[in-house]
Amino acid sequence: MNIHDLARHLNISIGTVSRALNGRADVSGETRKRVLDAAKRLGYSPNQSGRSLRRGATGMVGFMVIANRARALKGEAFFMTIFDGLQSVLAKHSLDLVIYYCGADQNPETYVKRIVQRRLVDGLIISQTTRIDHRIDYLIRQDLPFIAFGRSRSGGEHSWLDLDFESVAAQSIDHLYRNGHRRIAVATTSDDVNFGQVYLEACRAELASRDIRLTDELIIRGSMSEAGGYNIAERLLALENRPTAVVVVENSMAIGLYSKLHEAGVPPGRDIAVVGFDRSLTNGLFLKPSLTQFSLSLVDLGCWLGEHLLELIEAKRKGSPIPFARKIWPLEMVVGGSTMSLPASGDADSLETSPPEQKSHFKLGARPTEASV
Amino acid sequence: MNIHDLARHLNISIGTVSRALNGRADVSGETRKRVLDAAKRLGYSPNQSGRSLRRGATGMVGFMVIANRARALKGEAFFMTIFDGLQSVLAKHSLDLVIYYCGADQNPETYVKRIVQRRLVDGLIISQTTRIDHRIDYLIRQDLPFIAFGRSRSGGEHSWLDLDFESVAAQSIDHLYRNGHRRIAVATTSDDVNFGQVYLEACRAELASRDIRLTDELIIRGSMSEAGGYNIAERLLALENRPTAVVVVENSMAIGLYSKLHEAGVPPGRDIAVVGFDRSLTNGLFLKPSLTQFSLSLVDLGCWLGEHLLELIEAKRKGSPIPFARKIWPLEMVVGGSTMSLPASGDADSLETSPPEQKSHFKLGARPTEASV
DNA sequence: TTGTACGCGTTATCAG
DNA sequence: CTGATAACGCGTACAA
Repeated sequence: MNIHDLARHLNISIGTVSRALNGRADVSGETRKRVLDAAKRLGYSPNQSGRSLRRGATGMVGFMVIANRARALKGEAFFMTIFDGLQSVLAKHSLDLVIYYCGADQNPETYVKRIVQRRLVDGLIISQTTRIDHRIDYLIRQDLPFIAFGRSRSGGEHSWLDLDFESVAAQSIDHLYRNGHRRIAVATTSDDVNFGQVYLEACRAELASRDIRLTDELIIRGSMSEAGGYNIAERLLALENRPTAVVVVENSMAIGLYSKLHEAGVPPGRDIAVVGFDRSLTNGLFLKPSLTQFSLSLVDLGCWLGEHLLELIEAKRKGSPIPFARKIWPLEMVVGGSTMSLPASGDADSLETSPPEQKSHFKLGARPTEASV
Repeated sequence: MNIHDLARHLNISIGTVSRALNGRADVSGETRKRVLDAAKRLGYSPNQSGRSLRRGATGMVGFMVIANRARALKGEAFFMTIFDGLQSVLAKHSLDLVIYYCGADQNPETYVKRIVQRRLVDGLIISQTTRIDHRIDYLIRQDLPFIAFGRSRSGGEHSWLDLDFESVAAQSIDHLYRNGHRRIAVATTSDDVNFGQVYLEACRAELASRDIRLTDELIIRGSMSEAGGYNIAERLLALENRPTAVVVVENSMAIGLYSKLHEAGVPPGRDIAVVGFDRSLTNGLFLKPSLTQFSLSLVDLGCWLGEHLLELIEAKRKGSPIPFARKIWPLEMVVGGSTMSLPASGDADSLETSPPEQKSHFKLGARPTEASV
């Protein structure tokens, strides 16, 4: 079933069929109706290859995901929620979202080159950026509209979006500092993905601004998983001068951390304060004690990606200057029981603030309900 | 940069370029080398639309994922691991994997029709099947090779793969029964996705074979999330005659369940036994107490999908009869602390087995290590 | 071994 | 308003 069959069936020319189907003005109302009816009845839709070839555009937007990199963002609850926002924006402009999955045995740079050179998409979003990401260097030299989800040191002028790790670090450290914590460990990822490093440096800076030096022994790396968190806790507990608090870059790691701390008789929230991160994969509100964590709107984030990518595509189409954008996405702290305790030792020498229970400037985790998630 | 440009650059015809690039025999070694070198140097790869149009095949395999349906399988750790296996098999045959994301505001049936009619892929895998799934009815009438990941009542002869819910139910109920549990609740999903129902019925049958009737009050439904599990626990605790054990169809629900049980002073593993499900999203090994759960090889599952889809595609190409397949995927129980306790009441009247500590026919969860995950 | 020419299915141009 | 026809980029049958 192609356009010729449909035209023959209706005893009109393929040109008219095409015009009717594509909503062009110069076709009579009656003819249009006949064509549309017949198309629906016979289950015809245009062959995408033919259409793309002729139009020079595929009507598709790609989102590239890499296997095994940053399992951090390992929830579909993460990416899928973003896809939802993204897709809803693209759909309004008749663009389809397709996800390109770069397998563990494939080279991300080679992969992205093929996507570009084969002209598979009209726009592309790449995720899980590394500090030096050759995909970005390559894409900048092409004329394909793209957005990097994640900062990178690579490339020059290009559009990117990233989570506000600096704000997360600031809110976390501030919260812990006000509660009297002075010896704070940072649990981050051993992956080469950029955000682990960004987060670590943000924490270091926040601590430094309070005259606390983040020593190497307090930087503990592990894989983005429960097992990684468990392993981190083991090394944390082995330290001679044990920290009174730890910030963790991903919530599933917090589960493993909790596990080991409970086993060791050093319960989180009592003997050691714990701050988590994004709740989209594991909602730390349901851990015991509930995990202080951050929330963000991933749907809105997806919408932003869609809207900006549309701008880029539109600008390219019209030949106008490219409206590059850089966006830092906000996250809001939700305080849980894991940071309610004060440090046990005399560390809290300069405790100048009120006890945490009275801190109303933080959003407290509400009682869990079905509707709240 | 298209094939004409490349041919002109080399002072040869496009036909020769095409043959060289596609590894045909009838081209001299020297010419082939020149073409391949130039293609690499100039960054040329064939336009996919032109190639697809000419070949009548896209070289792509689609995997359709639906938003908000069965958040059960909500881990990338779930789908992504499958993609890994699938992609590795497809790559050997020069097929690309693309994921089609059907948004929450899109109709899955309409979505799949477009994929088919526009000839976007040479083969398709659909996931998250419902009991009555019109996608299957539709696909059976088309000539596109496809596999349904998930059983369904829809359609006639077609290939599908599903997890062995019957075996999970059998292992779970058997384990609990041997430990003396007689009053067992089933926590399943309120989604319309098929497996919640399949799992429930499998549990019902297993209980029935032991002369236990699964009453309605012991069937508790909730959303596939921590909040859903929390909610289920609330209703569980409100029952007059409280069950001594509960089986849960998804692990993140177990987190919420644990949370409420701890709050209520009815700790899991002591006052109530809990059995989880697949560990790919949340590894219950790191909960306290560790969750009795099931493991399976999702990479192998993905490989099976790839291999069978290749068979289907190949059969279609050769015009040979379609080698439909039905596959039930095995899961293996890993016993954790959540089912170590015996029921407190006199319920265990007919306890005829040895205490659980001595049951060596079950695989016990090993000490958590980084390597073990 | 290589070059030429056709057609895959579609949309756009242009003449009627 | 409609029909005929060219062109998009490629692969391949056939001729050289």
